[in-house]
Amino acid sequence: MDDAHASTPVDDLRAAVLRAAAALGATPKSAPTLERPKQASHGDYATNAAMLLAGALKAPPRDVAARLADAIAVELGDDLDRAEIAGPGFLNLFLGDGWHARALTDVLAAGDDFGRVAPDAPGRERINVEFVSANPTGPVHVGGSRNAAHGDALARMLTFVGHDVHREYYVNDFGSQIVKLGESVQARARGEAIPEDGYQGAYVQEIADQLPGAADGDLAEVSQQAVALMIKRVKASLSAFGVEFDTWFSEKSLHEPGPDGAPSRVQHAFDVLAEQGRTYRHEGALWLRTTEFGDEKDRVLERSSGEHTYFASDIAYHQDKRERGYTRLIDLWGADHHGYMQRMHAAYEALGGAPGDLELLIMQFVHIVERAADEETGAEETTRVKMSKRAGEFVTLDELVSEIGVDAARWFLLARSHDTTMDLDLDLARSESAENPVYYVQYAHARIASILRRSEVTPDPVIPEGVALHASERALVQALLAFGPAVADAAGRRAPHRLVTYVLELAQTFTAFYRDCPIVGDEAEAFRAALAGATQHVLATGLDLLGISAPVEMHREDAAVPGPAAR
RNA sequence: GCCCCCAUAGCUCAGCUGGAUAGAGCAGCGGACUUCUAAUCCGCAGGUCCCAGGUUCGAAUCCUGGUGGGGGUGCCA
Repeated sequence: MDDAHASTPVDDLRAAVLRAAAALGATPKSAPTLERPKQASHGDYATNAAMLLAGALKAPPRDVAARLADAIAVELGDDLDRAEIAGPGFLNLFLGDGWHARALTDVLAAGDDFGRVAPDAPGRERINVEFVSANPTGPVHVGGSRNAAHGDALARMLTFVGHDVHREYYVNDFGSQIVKLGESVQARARGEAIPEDGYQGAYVQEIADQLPGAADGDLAEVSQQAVALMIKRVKASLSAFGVEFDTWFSEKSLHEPGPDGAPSRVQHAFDVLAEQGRTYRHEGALWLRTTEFGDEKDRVLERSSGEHTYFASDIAYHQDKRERGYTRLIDLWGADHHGYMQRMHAAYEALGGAPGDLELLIMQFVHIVERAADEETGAEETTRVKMSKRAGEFVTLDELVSEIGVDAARWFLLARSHDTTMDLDLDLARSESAENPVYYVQYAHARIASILRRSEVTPDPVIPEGVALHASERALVQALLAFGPAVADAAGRRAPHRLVTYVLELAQTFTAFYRDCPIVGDEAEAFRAALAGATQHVLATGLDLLGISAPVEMHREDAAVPGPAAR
């Protein structure tokens, strides 16, 4: 939208509307909308500019719309078929075939860069996206899966819109929970019962089996070895899910002294805070004045026992990220951490950070639901699968992937806004995987690939003499033009689900075109092949930004198990 | 008690920095397979956008107050 680099056909249209408004001698009180109306009868694009100008011009909106229509007609020339005034003062613009053909030419000319923002464009930021960061005391479960899908897609989209993105996983390899893991592993190694507050999952036994000396080893050492093995498993799970990180950041390292006897990064963060007078001693503990930045109470950094709190680690970690030169920090946290936001924001400000530079996104819970028929009544009931690492009962990322596949899992987890709790019906995802919208989108992509394999003409976005575009063709061109803004919007709002919606709508728009407009053998085959090819490219790009594959072939037999052959 | 998130079709959810007749998928009903792959398409039905006020030309959207659900609220991590 505000990309000064490449102006798209829609940008040009918007500029023409603004110039027309200026020609009337007034500037709109806010930026006019230029949107594709839901109804075809409302034109290709509609603007509310006249309603925004009415006040300044002291004229009824519909009168202003009439004058604006004349001015826009002058600006657009042959590109404008007609403009209609509607409702309270909307101006509905009907654009000509020539405009659409030129727009498609632009899309094709942009190639791989279509919709992308160049890295040297203004507004580029250095962004650190920290996500998943699940404790290495068990496998990644469903909550972590949502976090992984969301963070990965967000990182991909932010990169696409021109930012320098660094992906990071914060490993909580420090503190009492690690000891607990060690104790649990050791107990298993000895064939003893796991402590009541220990970790009960079967993976604990697996870890124990992989550590020969676990039974009699030093607890601290066993703990660290167990953590190392867990991290390895977590990495493998995420990698299989298509999620990779640039940095696995150890919490433990924050507490270790720096090179040449320099203070630890935790101590360094304490020093930074102390210099600014943000800390104080009370009853033997070190406190941070988070209340000065809106927190409800001050927080302890160092207990009277001398131990550092988790909060101290997190502050040191964020100070470290600041010192690494990022202009923006985005953390994706699980819902169970949301009570922690206020104090983290406060701490970030206490360190000297600007309030808006740290974004904390809370990933609401995913409830895994399974259906079961009641044996007595036969009525179907849904039950929530409980997720607790301690109890060893949860649905893991690995299980989710093996049940419904990477593509469907990512689609499901990304299709909904991160701040709403969601139900994921495993039975539905399993039994109806072929009905899943993700397959619909992939099928559209594969179908285009098939058509283009069959077509023998060279795609060329030129409309043959005497041929008029079908409404479905114009709609598809317009849908393609909406790609860049859709990615920018999804990235800017940190809302990957908006891109999911876009991709689904594009597939639907294509399918309507496919229904209405034969390609192979048609008089306009070259144009339609060009249009289909551009659609294929945008679908593939959009799916890639979501971490979902774009197969060139799909076969019904593979429906239940979308394996490598289908990808 | 206080803080955060949510409430839209039978179900799961989009739409939320105000725009025209509130959408999608699934489920339901009725149709279409000599195909550019029917993993599809067409049609029908389905709604007090939780409630009550307010802001204005216009509110699912913004504001206030409620109701209901979820989560958080430790010198735990």
